[in-house]
Amino acid sequence: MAATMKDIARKTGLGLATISSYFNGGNVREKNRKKIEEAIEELHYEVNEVARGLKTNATRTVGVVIPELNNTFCAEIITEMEDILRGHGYATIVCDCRTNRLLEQEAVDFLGRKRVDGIINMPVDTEGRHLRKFLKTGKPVILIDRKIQGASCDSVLVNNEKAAEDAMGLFFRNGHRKVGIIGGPAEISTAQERVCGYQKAYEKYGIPLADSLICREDYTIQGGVRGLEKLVKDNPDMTAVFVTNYEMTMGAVIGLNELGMRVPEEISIIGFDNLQFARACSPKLTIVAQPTVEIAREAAGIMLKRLEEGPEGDTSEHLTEKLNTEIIMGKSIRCLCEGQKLLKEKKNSGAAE
Amino acid sequence: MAATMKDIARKTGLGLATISSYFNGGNVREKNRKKIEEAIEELHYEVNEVARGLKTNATRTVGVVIPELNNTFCAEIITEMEDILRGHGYATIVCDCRTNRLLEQEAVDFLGRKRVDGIINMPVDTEGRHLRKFLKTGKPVILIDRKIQGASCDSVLVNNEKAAEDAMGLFFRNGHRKVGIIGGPAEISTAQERVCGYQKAYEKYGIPLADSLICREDYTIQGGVRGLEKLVKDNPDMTAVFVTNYEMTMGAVIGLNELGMRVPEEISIIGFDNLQFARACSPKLTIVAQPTVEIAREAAGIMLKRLEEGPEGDTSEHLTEKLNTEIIMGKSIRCLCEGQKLLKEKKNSGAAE
DNA sequence: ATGAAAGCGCTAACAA
DNA sequence: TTGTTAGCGCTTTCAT
Repeated sequence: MAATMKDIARKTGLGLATISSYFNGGNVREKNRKKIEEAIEELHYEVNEVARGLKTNATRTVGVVIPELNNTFCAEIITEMEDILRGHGYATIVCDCRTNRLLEQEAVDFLGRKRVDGIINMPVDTEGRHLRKFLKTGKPVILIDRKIQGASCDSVLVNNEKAAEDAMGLFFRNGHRKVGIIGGPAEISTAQERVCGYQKAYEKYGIPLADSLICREDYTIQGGVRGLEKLVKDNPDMTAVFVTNYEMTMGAVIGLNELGMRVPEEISIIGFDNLQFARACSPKLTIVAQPTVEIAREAAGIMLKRLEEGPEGDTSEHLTEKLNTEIIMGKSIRCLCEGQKLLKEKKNSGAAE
Repeated sequence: MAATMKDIARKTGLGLATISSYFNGGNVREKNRKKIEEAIEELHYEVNEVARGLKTNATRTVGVVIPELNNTFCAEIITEMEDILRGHGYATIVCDCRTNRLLEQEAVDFLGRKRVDGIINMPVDTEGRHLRKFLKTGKPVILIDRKIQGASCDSVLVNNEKAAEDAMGLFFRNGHRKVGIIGGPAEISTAQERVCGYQKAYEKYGIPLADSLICREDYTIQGGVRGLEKLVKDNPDMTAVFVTNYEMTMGAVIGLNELGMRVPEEISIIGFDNLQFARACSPKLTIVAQPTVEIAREAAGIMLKRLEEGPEGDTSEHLTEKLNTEIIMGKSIRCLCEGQKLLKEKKNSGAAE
């Protein structure tokens, strides 16, 4: 069996309280501090966090519930969060709910039973029912990527509307007028916002928008393939397509390959997420990149803050961070403008063709 | 505060032991069972696993230490393992050590302090020093993907040598003779085995192998780019290249794009892992696919078995599973054979062109 | 600064 | 079958 504080107490002749105090930053006489440290060394003592957790009613563990670990966007965020949390002594229990509301509910309940100190969640259930019970414990919940109306928790989101508007602006400035979109599921907030930004951009530029250019899929690779095929079939005059998440971007690229369509000669494309995949495409894809590292840092930071302030901090308002995306230029957008304008674009962005 | 067993005891008028017995599958009189269940319902009682853990010296938590979460191969495995473990009541604490020995050591120690019941590890330190201390506790460690000589733990590996031999056989049968390899770091067992299989295939087919065709990189995307550029530069007569992990495969594809080389006309390629990426490439990549789901299931299964049998089971030998890979045919291999043979190949595999 | 002692919520040995 | 009790390893009053 591992050594306990009792063993140290016996070995040093000190009381339990002194040892405990030593481990919790209390004042211990220099002489005793040395004795304790020797005993620790000798007995290979390590604090038992389980026992400590029972006493302090805290496990120094946070739960993370996401729709799909096997998804670069999620994986990138988790890697970074886990790193930060571990650096502060918190373990991260990851639960992948496979984009399934039921499993998400189970995962949250599971984490509740495991007595995690808080939960970071990229929600599948957009009503947030799965969180109700956990929230009653007064422990913090941080939502990432997708918002839940009226949920009493902090959120770290992305400015999706602007992201879509920016992407569309880029197409329009390159002379495109018939731009299709492969949007996500209507119930997911990010999908709503991205489609909304797409529509707003059309309005802003005063360009008429045909319904057939809007296609909604399910954020999966297969969805991307289907969406692309449908858009191409229904819109012979379409010159470009905007794909609104990574999986569907990959799907669209697969679809393009399988249809044998040349990018950007026959069709231009702006994808979403995963710079490395974009680089691996030929020609290199222009994409909307989300600030995954920042999302992770914000979420972890807020979590640590909430954990630190304890249940009292609750009186304060709940935070909602909104981070910006960035367009990474590739060569997947054809410029349909006359020579004059082409030169101008080139000077500005350096890669828009 | 949450309800405790004491509350239930008070409410039902029963003793603590009876309640505990109820939760641990003991025999409880039907009448009392009902009373307990009512009380649970009313008080929203849930077993406190922290307290239970303190008593039983088990946290029902397993740690997973991997080099990089943001890596499809790892992510796929973890998703599946986590799912299985959670189904059995075990939480999974994931630690990403960013391919860094020091961080790996810290992660294992961290998990030790968190008192996890076992560790599943895809090791970075190939000597296994980081596991020594944890192993002393008698708790199980399952190694995945990479072996450690002389480590006293179970391993779930892949038959990498055969994987490489198979891939090379495919090239050779298609008439290739100058096939380069982008291998991984010499200290990682999978990299050794893959390069070894590559060399054995050359021997088996009696084809001379030039040193310049072997190139070792670091399993990263950039490594793949570098490796490809180097091979192409040093071997003007090379007709094909075998890339030995996913990141480097992506890198090689990037390199090919950036050099403007056409696949398979100018160069043939077999990559590794990630079917979806392979599909997204144009032309579709032929790849060696590892059985990620099976690896996960084996590892989780062995872990559950070890956890169940407790420290006594140790007398038995340590298991070493070795799983097989599979070649997924794409269109990235050019056939250099005469008409006769070409037809034959086509009939056999259906896609080797 | 240090020690004694109570108790966090549970399990398990023992007695009834 | 059920109740009583000790104790898992720690933190935290409260004295000293």
